[in-house]
Amino acid sequence: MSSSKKVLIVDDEAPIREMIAVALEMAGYECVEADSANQAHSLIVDNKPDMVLLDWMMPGTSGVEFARRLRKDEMTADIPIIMLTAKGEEDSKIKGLEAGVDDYIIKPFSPRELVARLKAVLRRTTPKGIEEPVSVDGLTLDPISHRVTSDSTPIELGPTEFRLLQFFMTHQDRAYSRSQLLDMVWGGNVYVEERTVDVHIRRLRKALGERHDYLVQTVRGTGYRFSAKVA
Amino acid sequence: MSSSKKVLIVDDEAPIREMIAVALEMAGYECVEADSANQAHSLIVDNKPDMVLLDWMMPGTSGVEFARRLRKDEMTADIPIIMLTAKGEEDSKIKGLEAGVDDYIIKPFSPRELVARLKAVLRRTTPKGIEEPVSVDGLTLDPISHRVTSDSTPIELGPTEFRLLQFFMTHQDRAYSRSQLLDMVWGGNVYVEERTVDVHIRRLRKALGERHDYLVQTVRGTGYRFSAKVA
DNA sequence: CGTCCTATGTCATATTTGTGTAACAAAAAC
DNA sequence: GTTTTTGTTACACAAATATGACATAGGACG
Repeated sequence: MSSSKKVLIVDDEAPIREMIAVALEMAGYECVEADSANQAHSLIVDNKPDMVLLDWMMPGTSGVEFARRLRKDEMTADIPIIMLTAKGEEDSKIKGLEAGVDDYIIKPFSPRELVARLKAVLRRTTPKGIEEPVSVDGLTLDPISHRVTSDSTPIELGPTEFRLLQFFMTHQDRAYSRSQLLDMVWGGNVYVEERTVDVHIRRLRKALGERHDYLVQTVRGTGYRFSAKVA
Repeated sequence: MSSSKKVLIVDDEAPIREMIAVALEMAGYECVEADSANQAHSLIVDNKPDMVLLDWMMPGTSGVEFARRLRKDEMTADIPIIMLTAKGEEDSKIKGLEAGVDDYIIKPFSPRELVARLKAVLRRTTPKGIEEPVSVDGLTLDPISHRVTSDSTPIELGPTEFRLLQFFMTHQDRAYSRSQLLDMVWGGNVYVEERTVDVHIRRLRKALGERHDYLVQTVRGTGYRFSAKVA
């Protein structure tokens, strides 16, 4: 169900994008398309794709440049990137890898090859950060089973609270403003009152119970922070 | 939050500009208005806005054309642009994004949506300064986690004291008058008594404790100074 | 299709915490 | 010893956050 991965295709030529999109959709992926780096950036912020397919040659901001930019920003740094390069631009391989892309494919390629590589990259990048259980004090969040336990006792969390906690546990000791949290947990361009964050923080704390609610800390005038250190 | 962002509104219809201006000012933005591309251009040069809201349909130079022009000029190339388009001009979306605008909003829109999108765009275009922790003697201030520790022991600080300390630690060995401190820490346009600074200095010293309060030094007849050297 | 849920966002209201000021004490300067 | 300047404290009010209640949207399920 929700396991279908979202792929962003960035290429300035519409027909190529279409071809790729069709191939991927047949393989069970969800596709979003962009024809420029700028548009791609907005779409990444809004849609949070699991993977970016990036054309090496593009008018305006080039693929490599864009890849580098994505890597720099914490928010987009761990989205896997596969670079599409035309034959003969072999050394783009070098630059691409320098920019931190995860794989590159030389055009022309078969849909089959594309899907195979995409799977491979997802397989080796996905387990890295997102699928490992995180644990603090006696609180454990397991992304695989989608479960949270406090000293081995299961905790009931709503979807939003789960994502919030997951984000917090993977970004500890750092103060986030309400709008940053909205970006990271809710996704970009949702228009939701900032105060709504408070309410979900409240729900999360309540669910964590006395044993663990100290982990979610208020930073007056700024926002919230998740930390095992007490003040 | 120190400096409110400046937004230039470009639309040929005054009432619409007004409406937008009101909405944005309520949300804490500063507004400048222009009714044509030409006027807009001078205003951009003079006022250096942080963001341009651009109507797609305008007599004379159209919005897209203007956007393109702005992008070409190195001086104005990285000012974010949000395009306002009327409903039905859906494909202007394409052209707009090609011209390098950062987002587009379809009229009619709610003030709320406008503000939300504006925020989102500013958030993702404003480069976040890399904030390094500062440390003196055994006192450490970490802007990321928004935390202060004295020999690894957390210290409780109110928002103002935090900003004050942050300012001091990044501007050491220099005496500041009370009014300078008000400017730098409180922000330029607030009216508060100068003596208020004394009180916050007091609070800061108290929070720092015996171990570190020597760092905040009184400079008689002048103001205060933060320094590891003793007088 | 309705009905019963759950999850979510928003509001109104409490509660907590921060801030600026004034008044007085203490220290320097003169 | 008087005059400035700074330190300290208490306090009222302002601002930010916490909390509980409510409305609604969408899903599951009959």
